[in-house]
Amino acid sequence: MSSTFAITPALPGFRSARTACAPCWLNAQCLSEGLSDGENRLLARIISYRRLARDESLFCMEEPFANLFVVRFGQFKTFSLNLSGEQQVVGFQMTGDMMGMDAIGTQYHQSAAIALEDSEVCVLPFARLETLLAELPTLQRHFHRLMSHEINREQSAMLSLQSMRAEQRFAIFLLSLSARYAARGYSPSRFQLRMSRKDIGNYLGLTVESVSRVILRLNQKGWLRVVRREVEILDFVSVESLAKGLTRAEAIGSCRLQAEHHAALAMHFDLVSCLH
Amino acid sequence: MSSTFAITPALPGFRSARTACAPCWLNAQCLSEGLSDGENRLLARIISYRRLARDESLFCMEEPFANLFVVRFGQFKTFSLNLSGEQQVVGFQMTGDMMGMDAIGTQYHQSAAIALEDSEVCVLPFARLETLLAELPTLQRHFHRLMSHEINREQSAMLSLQSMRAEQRFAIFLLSLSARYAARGYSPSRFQLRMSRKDIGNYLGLTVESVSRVILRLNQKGWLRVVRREVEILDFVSVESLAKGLTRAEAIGSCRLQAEHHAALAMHFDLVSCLH
DNA sequence: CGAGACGTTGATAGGACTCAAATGTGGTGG
DNA sequence: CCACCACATTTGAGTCCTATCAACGTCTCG
Repeated sequence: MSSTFAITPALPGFRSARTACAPCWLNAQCLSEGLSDGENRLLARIISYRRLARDESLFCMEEPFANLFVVRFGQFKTFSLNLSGEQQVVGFQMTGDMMGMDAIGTQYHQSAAIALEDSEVCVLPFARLETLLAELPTLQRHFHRLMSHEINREQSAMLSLQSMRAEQRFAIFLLSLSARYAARGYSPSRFQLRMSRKDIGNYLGLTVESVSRVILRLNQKGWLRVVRREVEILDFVSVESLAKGLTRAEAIGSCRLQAEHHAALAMHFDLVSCLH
Repeated sequence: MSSTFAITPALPGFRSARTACAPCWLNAQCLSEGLSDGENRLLARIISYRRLARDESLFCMEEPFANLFVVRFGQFKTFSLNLSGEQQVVGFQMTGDMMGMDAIGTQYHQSAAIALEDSEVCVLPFARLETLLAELPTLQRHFHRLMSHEINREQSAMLSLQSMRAEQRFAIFLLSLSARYAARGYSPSRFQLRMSRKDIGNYLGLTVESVSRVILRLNQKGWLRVVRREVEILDFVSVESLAKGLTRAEAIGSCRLQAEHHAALAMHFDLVSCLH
């Protein structure tokens, strides 16, 4: 039932084994990154794990805040309620992504998280983590970095979507997923959408019908091959230029000057990696 | 040149004097909230201040990260670049709001900040602040709360805007400003817009023309009186129901039957908890 | 006063939503 | 195994909203 894309252990940033933490494949976002063995053991002491079946809820809105969570495997969607009381998808979390940080301020969860597939998370009791942060400067620095990234994720992705056309929004969404899969050792061009069209639409501010039609158009153009929830990106150049709001001709034109091309690519990946 | 709405010192959450920090009118977001005098002195030791004229830049994109900033008075806009390289307004900061947190992760500013009027900020050297956080648990807790709030700010406001009509977006924006002025002791119904229509449009994902037309319509309905950048909210009920996506009739109707009104309110909050 | 930025107003076209219906899909129980 | 249902997704037709383009008023500042 789950897809079977192979992990590529050769990618940098991956560790094949972990001494203290249970073995897992988290990326550089993992809190234990850069800790000594001793520090790692201290961290491991407060961590536990939890498995969730598909559609199971990890935490609910307004639930008292106790733990932060890091995805070990699987995927989640987080959502809150807008002013009208309707569900608003806030993000999709995959391996290494942290959830629950929006609850630190109020001590109550401001959003809910549901597993999109069978998943497992690290459970980090925040009170104990906070104590540990004061003792381990490396950990503290890493934690602040994580929160900062979370702030950037919202900013860069969400705000700019507003002024964009449906195709452009979807292109950005797809490339973001692609980059995140790539960063985790999966194929950037072939992957599965774990979320429904409805969730995608909700996240992007489009109706289900619009999402469906956008996919149809991009399929017809030959840039994508999307069958049900299987995605294959056939023409990265075109999809990227669409995301940037350029026509394909403009994108090709800008590629002619090598320097500009590399600058553009670097910018793209910098921005994308900020989206996690 | 700056507006002269009177501060209301009677509002709770305000302190009339500060022992260590230079006297200022920050709200509960201020980092020094709840610190003892001794702790406050430690914090004050690393703080300096900086004045900026209107249109002056506080920090630029890609500038190396060194300091966090808290607005003491005045207002700022922060903006980044979207994938197309165009300016994207990320937020408007007023007294007590912190800026620069998005740079912690990468050590380079991901956005730029410009003063919308003559302003002053607290300058917090992050390296020294981080050391202090480990020593002062109260300060640490407060800092994490601040970052968490920043994460929420993006989520709640921005994501839900996407699926909304122009009038609804503007209503939410206006009510958000109103609430923020109120929290700082200013009138919630009369205030000045410190940002241009262009910036508002950029922030809300609308064109200048649309912003102008929305304001015109709300003026004609008698809900607002907006003259240039002076705003007066005349009918809060209507504006709020617009923000919630209800017609005024629906809002009034739901108020008529007390039970129903409370049921509606309760439903809203139940949904929050019921949605798994 | 004049230049330029800012803001408003009008006409038009196109894109996305809405409503409606058909089709595909997975899960359940007989 | 199949019938059946609930749900997800697609497709179509029509309408409304907002972007676009263009022109004009207004304010600011040198």
